Amino acid sequence: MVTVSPNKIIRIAIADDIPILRKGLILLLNSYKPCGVDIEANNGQELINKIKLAENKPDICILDISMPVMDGYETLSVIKQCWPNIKVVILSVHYNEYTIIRTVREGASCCLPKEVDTDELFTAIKQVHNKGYYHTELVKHYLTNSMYEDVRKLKLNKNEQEFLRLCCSDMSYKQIALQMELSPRTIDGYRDDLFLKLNIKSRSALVMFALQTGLVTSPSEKA
Amino acid sequence: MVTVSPNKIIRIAIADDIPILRKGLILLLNSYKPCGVDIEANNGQELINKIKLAENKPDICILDISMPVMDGYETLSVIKQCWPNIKVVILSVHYNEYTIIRTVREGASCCLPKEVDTDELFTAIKQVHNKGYYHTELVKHYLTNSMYEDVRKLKLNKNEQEFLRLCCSDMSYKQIALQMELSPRTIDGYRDDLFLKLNIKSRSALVMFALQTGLVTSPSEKA
DNA sequence: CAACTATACCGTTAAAACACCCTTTTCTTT
DNA sequence: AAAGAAAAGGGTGTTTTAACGGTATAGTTG
Repeated sequence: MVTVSPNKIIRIAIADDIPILRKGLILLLNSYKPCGVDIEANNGQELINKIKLAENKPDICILDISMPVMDGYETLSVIKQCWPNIKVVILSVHYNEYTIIRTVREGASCCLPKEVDTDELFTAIKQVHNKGYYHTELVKHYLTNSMYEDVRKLKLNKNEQEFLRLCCSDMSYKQIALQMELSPRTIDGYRDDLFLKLNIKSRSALVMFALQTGLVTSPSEKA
Repeated sequence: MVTVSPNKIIRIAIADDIPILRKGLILLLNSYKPCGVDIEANNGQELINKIKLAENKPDICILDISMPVMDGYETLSVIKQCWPNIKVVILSVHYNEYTIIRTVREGASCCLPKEVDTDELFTAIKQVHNKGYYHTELVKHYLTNSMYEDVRKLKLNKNEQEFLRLCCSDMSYKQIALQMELSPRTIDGYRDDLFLKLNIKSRSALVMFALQTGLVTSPSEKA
């Protein structure tokens, strides 16, 4: 257990699949006195492995959302389960109601867009370390005023994820059903459920959602 | 006119709307001996203004694609018109056939994904400065083997851009027609044209295209 | 065991999307 | 002035999507 003192160094771990951003971020944070970056990883899985091996666990993890192997949503979930004391800061291009609500409700201490300026990032890290959280105006807004009532339903199961991925293509629902070896009616049900949960009315909006939340990244390969 | 010598410093200008990436990139490049970053900008318009005022023009501009005010596509076009000797390197998360073909045909010396590692970035910059270009395998592949025959048609006009933007929403084509104050038939034509040009068959794929190329970024505000 | 829940599945109807072939107007180019 | 390209509008028919209101089954849990 670590005693928090104003002059103590804040140990930081970073997971991001963009090396130039990661390297840049490390240089930036190390140049900021109270911070020291101990761990860097290219994706969530790698980060978790490195934390497991680390003698001194980091105080704060900075996570990107869309990463290969294990994305930020899942990584956050694992970290909060294994090491509830480690604070998590989400730093991602994905900055929308879904991402904010899902990550903050899952235990993220802070959710920032990559467009954040360096001063605000420093402020955020300091406040997360001292007070346990840093919420921007948009985060505060969604926390008090979100269309997502049932937060548990924000996590998609395997089939829903696969369906969403295949929606991001030229395939008709019939073709998606064929691909997933399910009845077209079942696919219909997945769609209706998602429309209801996400409060949208068209497949186009579903594609928007999938890409903007980072739940789908690559174009679905036509098998 | 500058004489190229192996030991000369390569003057660099950067336009990217993500400050932490920009700052990081500057630290990285400045730490690499032959490079010096003179100009940084938050978007294309700002970059162009700064180049206009600069006594010594940069050798290389590093451009992001999706930026506010003026995006990378347009910025590239202006730079090559005003200062044909300035080399342009596109460095963006958008790394697909459209982006590659459009930027390289427009005169970009290099097109890299943001996932590039730092060594390859250094190599690319050195080679762009010395040989005038640096093409990755994917860029080479698309240069010899692209589905886009008529490259002039890759630029979308104002109406097509607006149509594409409005496609990224819950609106039906009828509603889009209303919003744009055009006949539904005209909108139908826009769609058919784009389908033909881009070799796709559905609005979902259109939305994918719009977001993955950076031609549309923000969700279209429902007016 | 009964109640609940999640998952897969079904049918009908109306609206939207897509394909295909076509005309008119305007503006540019030769 | 004629030819040609570009932009807007059109008609018609098929396929796909979306909205609505359901059932059946397996697994979980009190």
